[in-house]
Amino acid sequence: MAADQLSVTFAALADPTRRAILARVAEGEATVMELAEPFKLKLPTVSKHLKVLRQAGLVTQGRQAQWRPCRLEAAPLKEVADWVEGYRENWEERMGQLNDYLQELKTKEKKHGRKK
Amino acid sequence: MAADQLSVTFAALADPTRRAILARVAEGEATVMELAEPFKLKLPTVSKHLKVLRQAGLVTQGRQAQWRPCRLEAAPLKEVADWVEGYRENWEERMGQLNDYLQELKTKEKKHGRKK
DNA sequence: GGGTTATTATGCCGATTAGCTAATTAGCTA
DNA sequence: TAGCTAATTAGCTAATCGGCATAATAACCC
Repeated sequence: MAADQLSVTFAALADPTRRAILARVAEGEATVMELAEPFKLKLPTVSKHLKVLRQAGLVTQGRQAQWRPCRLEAAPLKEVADWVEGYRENWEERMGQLNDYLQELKTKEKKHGRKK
Repeated sequence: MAADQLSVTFAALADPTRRAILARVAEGEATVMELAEPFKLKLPTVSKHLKVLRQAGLVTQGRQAQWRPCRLEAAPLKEVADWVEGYRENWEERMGQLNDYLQELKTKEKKHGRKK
């Protein structure tokens, strides 16, 4: 896999389990066990997912006795947001065209209705 | 890889070559040859990248004689934007904290300066 | 039809990934 | 100290990925 930050972040996000973990962690710190609970996955598997997220800088883990609570680090998500923002005009143009089309349809329909 | 749209999109974006292709295509249609030109990659390799982008719905390819011009389809990017938007408050909170901290530093510095 | 050009398909390679089990580390507690 | 709990590491398998070279397909031109 490519080493640049954005690639690592996207790769980390390209897994529904990891996105679910992020969503859970966004609500507050959680231990690995708590994170594993909603999934049918074994602890080591979740631990591996966390490692991926950690390497992408999306979570950090602290230490409290034998627990390692996970915390969300949203900075890489800002990078993603900034990147995708560069394409906003592209999809808005499309949506605009769609709206224009719908508008056109509506106008035609009105005319049709009048005729009736 | 997971089959859901968002995962496929993120996976497609997790490669700098593919993101560069997207950036190029965003400026207007381009043939596979034109897309391959900036890279040191062979044509079949680029074609494979395009297949990934196509499967993610990020580009479509038309037909003009023996060329298959690529066009950007930004809809999946909107999905990404919507997804990441759900975390905006998370990083803004952080930025806010950072600003508060910097503010605090500045204040302290001022006090220090006064003493001098 | 035959030759040229653009593109995709196929198959190979080394590296990586997601899942598992078993073993190991780290810290608490009796 | 031993034993318990939480979490990670090590090692395995099957599947996937990104690169390549070669071969097949598709459309043009003569």
